[in-house]
Amino acid sequence: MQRMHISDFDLEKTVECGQIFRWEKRDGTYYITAQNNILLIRQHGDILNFSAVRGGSSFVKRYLSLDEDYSKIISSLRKDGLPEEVISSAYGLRLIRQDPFECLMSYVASSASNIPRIKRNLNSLCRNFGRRISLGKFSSYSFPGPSEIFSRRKIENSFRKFGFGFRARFYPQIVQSVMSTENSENADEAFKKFFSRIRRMNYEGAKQALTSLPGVGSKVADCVLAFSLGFSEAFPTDVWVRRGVSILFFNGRNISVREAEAFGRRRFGENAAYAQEFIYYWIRNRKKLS
DNA sequence: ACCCAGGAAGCTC
DNA sequence: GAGCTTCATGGG
Repeated sequence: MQRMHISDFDLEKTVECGQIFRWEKRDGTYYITAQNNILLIRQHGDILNFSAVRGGSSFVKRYLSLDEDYSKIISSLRKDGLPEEVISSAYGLRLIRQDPFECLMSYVASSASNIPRIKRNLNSLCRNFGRRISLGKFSSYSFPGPSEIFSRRKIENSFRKFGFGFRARFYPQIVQSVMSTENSENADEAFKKFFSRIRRMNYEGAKQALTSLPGVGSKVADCVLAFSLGFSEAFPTDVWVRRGVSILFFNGRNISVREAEAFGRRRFGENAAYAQEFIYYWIRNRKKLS
């Protein structure tokens, strides 16, 4: 078990706010499976105790965005008019830096679904196509890479068995599209090239590239951009964030998702992704808190 | 029985 | 663009 001093960080909020889906909490300790890694971690005040299959403290710092200047982000959000009630409720929440492929697969599954079901779907996918990995007594399944999923036949049928429903058809279409645009017969190489190309684009180009994929619209694209590709100016807007923006900034007026997204991006600029996570956390927990 | 769930796509207007 | 329906499936 390793040890790290941290400040301005809340592990519970960060893990449980819905950015990631593959985690469990046992006796106050979180077991997070990310790609082919397992991170065991718990927090006592400003101390983090953790252990990981691969990567030590450098992995944890990067994965949990502990290398960012939090007070700078907070003061910027405050200056841009994010209400104090929202800031204090979500304070300590940080963006998790996910693997782009895992993030894309996960959020394609999220459309018109709910978090418990998304978790079940992804766990089913990993149990069947991933590899068994373990850390001490805890064992889990890796998130399968592109070729571990797409070198099989009847991909759509498999995803239906895993409970993805109507979203199942998007998966074979996505790999076909990526392999075609990257001009590669190898799924691993195709996705690698695809994401590294997107990383070098500006926000508009990157979003265009992602939304050209089947099953990837504005919301899913923004999640992948914000949670895995470092585009902090993305403002992923779902029904919850739309509701939150409406209450906080439009006096409860019924605004569209598109309107709320444009507002969030204009208002919060390069910290839009943090603003979005704070608003999401606030709106989903405000009954609990008050 | 009905509605909604971290939406997207394919329509019509 | 905005407004509608459909797409599986599970839970309230």
